[in-house]
Amino acid sequence: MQQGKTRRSNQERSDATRAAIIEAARALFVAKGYADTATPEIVAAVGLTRGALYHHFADKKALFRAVIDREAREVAALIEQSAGENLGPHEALLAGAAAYFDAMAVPGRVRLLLLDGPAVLGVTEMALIDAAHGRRTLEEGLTAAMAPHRLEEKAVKAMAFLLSAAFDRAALEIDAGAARADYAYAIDRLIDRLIAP
Amino acid sequence: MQQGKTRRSNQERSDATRAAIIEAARALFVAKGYADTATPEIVAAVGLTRGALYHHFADKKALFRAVIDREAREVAALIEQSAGENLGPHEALLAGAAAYFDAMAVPGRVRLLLLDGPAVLGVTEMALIDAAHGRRTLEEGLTAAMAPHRLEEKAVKAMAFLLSAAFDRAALEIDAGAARADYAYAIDRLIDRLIAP
DNA sequence: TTGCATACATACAGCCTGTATGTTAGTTAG
DNA sequence: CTAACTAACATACAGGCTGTATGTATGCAA
Repeated sequence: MQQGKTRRSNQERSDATRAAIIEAARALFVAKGYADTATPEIVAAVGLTRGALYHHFADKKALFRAVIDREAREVAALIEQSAGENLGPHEALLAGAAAYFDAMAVPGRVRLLLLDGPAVLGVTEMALIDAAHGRRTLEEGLTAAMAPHRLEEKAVKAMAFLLSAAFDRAALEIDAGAARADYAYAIDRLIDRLIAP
Repeated sequence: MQQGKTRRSNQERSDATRAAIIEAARALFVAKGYADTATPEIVAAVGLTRGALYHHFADKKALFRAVIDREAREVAALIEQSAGENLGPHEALLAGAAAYFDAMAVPGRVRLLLLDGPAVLGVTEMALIDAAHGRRTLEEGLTAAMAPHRLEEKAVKAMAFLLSAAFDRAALEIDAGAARADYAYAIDRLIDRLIAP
């Protein structure tokens, strides 16, 4: 087994370059947006050629999807982690909201998940992506908190959608420079009012 | 003054082709999205060449902006029109919500104003566009309806943002096939709870 | 009617995406 | 241990698109 330079298995190589491409792509997508980021730029940042990119990803959109998917997964992980302590339904919702804002404070996330994502992949696919990951948490939380209201399931579901839209808008505004405290307060008040008896 | 064919002033010609280009562009942007719509397609639909397009618009994005601007103006007009009757603050909000859903039911509007618009022009510019037109109505309505709550102005403003986000999400879901009744109910309930004493 | 500006058309340069085809290194069968 | 195969890339190429530069004809103004 010769060594010296870099003796790696194919699997390791593959994983490493895939990750490197995704990483570089994320940075550029964040800085310039999906449309204005060219594949030559991406691979140049990694020190590869476009051949490598198109070997690992079907096309530019597939690469974007990989970036989005990783991002959504991380957000979901942070939120679920916050729900770790067993709190009452109300406190759980508030904690989830705070965790969401924390997660979305990571630079670039707002643009990726709330702007370019829906436009490039479509709402349907984006809904699938974060339905699989994040939104179930909110829906379950709201269902628990609103149980006393005895609403139809689909009504609660709709309310959860609307609430998550409010979360997203708040994240967007905070990202655009608004004070987090203002929106955190508004969100908390919104939740309070929604689940109050 | 010879006639027969088409004797038009330069101004008329200009306005007509501008409108025709915007119209054709709108149809294609709706059908295929901004990125997947090529300028050759657009002008072909009108029976012109790209020279005409680039004579009237600085670039493709400027044409898109013109489309968006017209669309936003129409939505705002419909909403303000609905606020015509002098109702109480609560009823005015509900009427405004219904008018918004009506306005956004026009095919393509959701995609233009809520998906491609923010992604292509950026949130900042989109915010300017419909702050100039539509959102002031909602903000004033909510301010009036929540006056008894004696909130700070910035808190009300934040709530208005969140509420408009809920409107947008509802329009998105309805556009994607959800039942309007479900979301109309959820929105009404949301408004009720927000402004209830 | 002479001259300039406006409304377009045509032509061109550069870039980008996706695919097809090479080349090298790793993996596996005998 | 080596021959055959496959995976990981690099190189080369074909279309298509954007934006600009330039040409032409028509309206307009002096």
